[in-house]
Amino acid sequence: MYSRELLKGILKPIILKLLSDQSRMYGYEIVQEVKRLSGDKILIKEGSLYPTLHALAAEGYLSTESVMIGKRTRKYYKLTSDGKGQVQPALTELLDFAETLQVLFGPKLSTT
Amino acid sequence: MYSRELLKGILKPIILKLLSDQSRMYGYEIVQEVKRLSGDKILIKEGSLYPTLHALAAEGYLSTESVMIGKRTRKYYKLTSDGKGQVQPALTELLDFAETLQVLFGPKLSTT
DNA sequence: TATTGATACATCGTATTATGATGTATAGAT
DNA sequence: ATCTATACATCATAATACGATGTATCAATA
Repeated sequence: MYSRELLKGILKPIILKLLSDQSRMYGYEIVQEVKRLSGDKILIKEGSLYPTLHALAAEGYLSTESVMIGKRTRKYYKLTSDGKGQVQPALTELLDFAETLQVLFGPKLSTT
Repeated sequence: MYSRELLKGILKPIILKLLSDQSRMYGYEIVQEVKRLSGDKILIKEGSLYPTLHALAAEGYLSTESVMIGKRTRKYYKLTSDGKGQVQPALTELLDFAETLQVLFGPKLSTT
C-alpha cells in the first residue's frame, strides 16, 4: 500500500476509467479489480469507495441499477453520457501527472 | 496545474529529492526549481511550502542556515543524516506509484 | 452446528495536507 | 510612483481517504 495521502485525487478517476472499460461494475467488484490491476498495491477501503460512488452519482456521472443476487443486493454503476465526457480529461491528467512524477523523482539529469 | 488533491503526498518527497541532488536550497529556489522541472505544471504555493519545510525540520530531516543577502534573509535547508535516510524510500514509493498510475490509467490490456 | 472468511451494502467522525488570504519587507525596472 | 520579483511567515479552510461501526447473506470447515 502507498501512503494514504498519495491516493487522494485518484479514486474518482479510477472509477471513471474502470467504468469506461467495463460498462458496468458494482462496488465490491471495483475494489477487487483495482487490487488486481495494481498488484495489491491499491486497496480501496469501503469507507472511501461507497461515499465516492454516491458522490459521482450525485454529480450526475454515474447511474445505478440494483440487482438481487439470491437474497443479497448488488448495486451496479455505469457511466452516464455526462460521465463519459469526464473520462478522457481525467485520463489525460493522470497520465500526464504520472510522467511528471517520473521526471521529478527519476535520476537527476545533467544540470542544463 | 494539476487538480489540487493530486499533489497531496508529493510535497515532502519532492523537497527530499531536490535536497539530495543539490545539497542546499532555500524556499523560493525550491518553488522555482519544481516549476522548471515540471514544465510549469507544479506550482508550489508559499502557503504549502513553508509549513512543509518547517515540518520536515521539526521531524529532524532538515537543518537550516540563515544567510543575509543584502538586507534580505535567505534560509537554506539541507538534509540531515536522518533526512538522507528518507530519500531512497520516498523515491522508490513515488516511482512505483507513477508506474501503477500508468497501468491503471493506460490503455486497457486484454482481459486475461 | 458454530465459527470464520468472503461477499455486499452503508454512514459518520477524524486526520492529513495543500492552499488562499494575509502580512512584512527588500530590490529592480518602468 | 508603481509594479513585479524576491523572500520569509502564519492561520483558517476545504477536500478526501479511511477507521470504526453496523447490517446481512452465504459457503466452507472444524
